[in-house]
Amino acid sequence: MANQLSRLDQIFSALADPTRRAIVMRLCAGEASVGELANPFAMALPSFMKHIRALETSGLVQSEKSGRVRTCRLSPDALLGAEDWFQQQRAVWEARLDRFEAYVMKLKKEKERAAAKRPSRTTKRKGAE
Amino acid sequence: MANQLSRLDQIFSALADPTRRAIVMRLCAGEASVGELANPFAMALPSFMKHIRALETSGLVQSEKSGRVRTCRLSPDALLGAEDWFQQQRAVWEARLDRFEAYVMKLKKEKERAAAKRPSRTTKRKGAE
DNA sequence: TAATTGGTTAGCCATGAAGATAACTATAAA
DNA sequence: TTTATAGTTATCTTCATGGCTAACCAATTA
Repeated sequence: MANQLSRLDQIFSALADPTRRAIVMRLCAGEASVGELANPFAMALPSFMKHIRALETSGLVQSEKSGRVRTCRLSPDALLGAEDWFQQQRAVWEARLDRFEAYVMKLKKEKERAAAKRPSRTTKRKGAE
Repeated sequence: MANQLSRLDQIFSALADPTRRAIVMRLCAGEASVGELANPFAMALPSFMKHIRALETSGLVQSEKSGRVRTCRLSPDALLGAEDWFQQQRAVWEARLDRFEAYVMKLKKEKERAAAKRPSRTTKRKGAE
């Protein structure tokens, strides 16, 4: 019955929030407790914890509690999933550009060939502007 | 008064939706009309148009209308912003790993120096493999 | 043992996002 | 000139999100 979000959905929507991006950025520099993480933000703890939870269910962040303090760290291969997606898109995109370039080249060659056969036409386009 | 979302917010939340990601993927392969784009989706047109709008205000997609058909294309440097963000995070992350490795190396050296002063201990350590 | 600290649970509210339908506009085709 | 196509606008419903407070553990510290 649950909505079964895909991993990418969760990662991207986790990163869509500036607070959560800031947390990720902070955690890139090393692990930290919830309290430390929450400190810079003018936000009630329970609200803040929701962000942590969102990051955790997206798989970007892991945490573990020892005593009464919960320590958070970035999941090692966390950002890879999203980064891969970009690279795949870029691959398709660049393949298309290559094909487009090839196409343009072909057009150009055809034009040149045509020009060789009808030099008068190519040298001067009639009064069109 | 408006909420003034950052560009990254918009890009990531645009990409957080599977429909919109599919649109982006499709557009990587070349431009298309709204109708063509909407075709594969079982969704009313007005709903679909909202997705196009979201992609457009995020800057990922551009479109222009000629006659009665609106043609959409991926903005050339669209995905770059987001990709950059990942790369910056990775840079910080990797710097930290380097520092961590340096730290481990330092510990190791200190241990070795200590071992040199108390050789009896080191020999034992060897056997402990 | 009492007080503090660090998080957690539960529940409330306002806003926004994702979908739908219905009715409309403007261009193209018959 | 009618009809069909391709979007657009307006409005409604539902559900998710992001924030809050209040009350509640469970470890530390005094």
